[in-house]
Amino acid sequence: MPRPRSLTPDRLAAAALAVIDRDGLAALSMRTVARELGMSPMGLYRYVSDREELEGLVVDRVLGDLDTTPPAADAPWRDRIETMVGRLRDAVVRHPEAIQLTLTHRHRAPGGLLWSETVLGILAEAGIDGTRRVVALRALHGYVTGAIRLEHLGPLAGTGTSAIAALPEDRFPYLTQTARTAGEVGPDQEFFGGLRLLLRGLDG
Amino acid sequence: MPRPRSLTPDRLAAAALAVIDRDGLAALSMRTVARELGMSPMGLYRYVSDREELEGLVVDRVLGDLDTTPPAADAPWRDRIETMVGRLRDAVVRHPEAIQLTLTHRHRAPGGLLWSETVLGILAEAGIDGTRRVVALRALHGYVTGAIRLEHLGPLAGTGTSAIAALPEDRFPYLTQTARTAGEVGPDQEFFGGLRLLLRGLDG
DNA sequence: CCTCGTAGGCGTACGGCGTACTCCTACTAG
DNA sequence: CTAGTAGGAGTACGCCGTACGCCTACGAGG
Repeated sequence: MPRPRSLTPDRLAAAALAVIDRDGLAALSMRTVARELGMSPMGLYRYVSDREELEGLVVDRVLGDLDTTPPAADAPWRDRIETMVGRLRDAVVRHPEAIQLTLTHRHRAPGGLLWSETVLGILAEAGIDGTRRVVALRALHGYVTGAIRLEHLGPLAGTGTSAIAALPEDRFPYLTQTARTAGEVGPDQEFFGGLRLLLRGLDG
Repeated sequence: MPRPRSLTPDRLAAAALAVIDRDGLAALSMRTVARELGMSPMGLYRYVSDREELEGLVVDRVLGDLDTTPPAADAPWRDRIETMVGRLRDAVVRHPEAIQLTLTHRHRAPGGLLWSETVLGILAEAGIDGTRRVVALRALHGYVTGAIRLEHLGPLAGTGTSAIAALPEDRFPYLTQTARTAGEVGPDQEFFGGLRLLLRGLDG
């Protein structure tokens, strides 16, 4: 009966993501997305009820190309978890300007839920059950999101390291020394190094 | 020569924090803080150059009552780290509405730096050096900030758990089951349980 | 074929935001 | 006493999210 809808939620998400990728997260607004689509600002409200909902669509899209199929079962379970974590990190980092959005809305996106489901399966196969599994999943979530945030929005990314290196050495001997050493450690080594600490602790 | 300043940065931070604690983070604006202080909106700009700088002052204040003195040296080093992490968590959570602010600006506040310094000292005493220490500190940062965020802003806080429990059980068998088990795990058990996984992995 | 209900699309408007700029006032160090 | 600075108020601009109302194009029911 009605006039057909001229936009899909996915096209809307694509437009929003284009704005973010091009002009940064701060540039995201109902108005800029509407401009991107060549329609009037208020037009968006027929597809989302809210800016929040639009953000949700963006996250759906970012996590849409997150591979959540279980990795080859013959690999050790810790390697499989690393694979899953690496996939998540890759998908998130592929849109650096959207990281904040992705991490805060991750739990509402289908992709994020499927990811958790797969990880829980691996943990189960590793013999981790009950409350131990709950704690393990949450610890992984906490570490992964925290570490990604740290890597891309935190103090050691960009200007932060030099600021720390400039601290008074007598009051912050360890911190200044550590900042110097930090230069030798690449992002991947740091990220997966920390993850392996956590995975090692999951044993026994 | 000049007329004396009528405000201290700390009073400004206190006013901003009062607004946040009372009306939530979304209510924080130059205008509301000015109202809180009974002055005109533009008056604030003689004390801060920026909203960002005001947020920094707030974080300074929140982390101001964070105890960064090294814990009693006779305790095992892992317990001492737990103490430090617990103190940070307590200080951050004392102003729940400001958590987002506190965690994102933590690295610029003196309290946050002192905390890192103390933690690095403990790690050093535990014989952890060089790149291993860098990785350890970053992993701790990542986990702690991620876990606090998860606990207070994430999916399992508030409405999230029930949303997960309502997922189709055939597509998310592990997730729905885990959500049920999650009810039995208290926040502290979860937080420190995850932390202990990490600390256990730091050995050897 | 006509008509009617719905979705599309546009424009206007409101209250809030951060902040640039201007003007006058009150104070105090010389 | 005077000069110079900080305090304080006001106005203004260009953003923001979004409530609301109007006309238009379409396609299914009569």
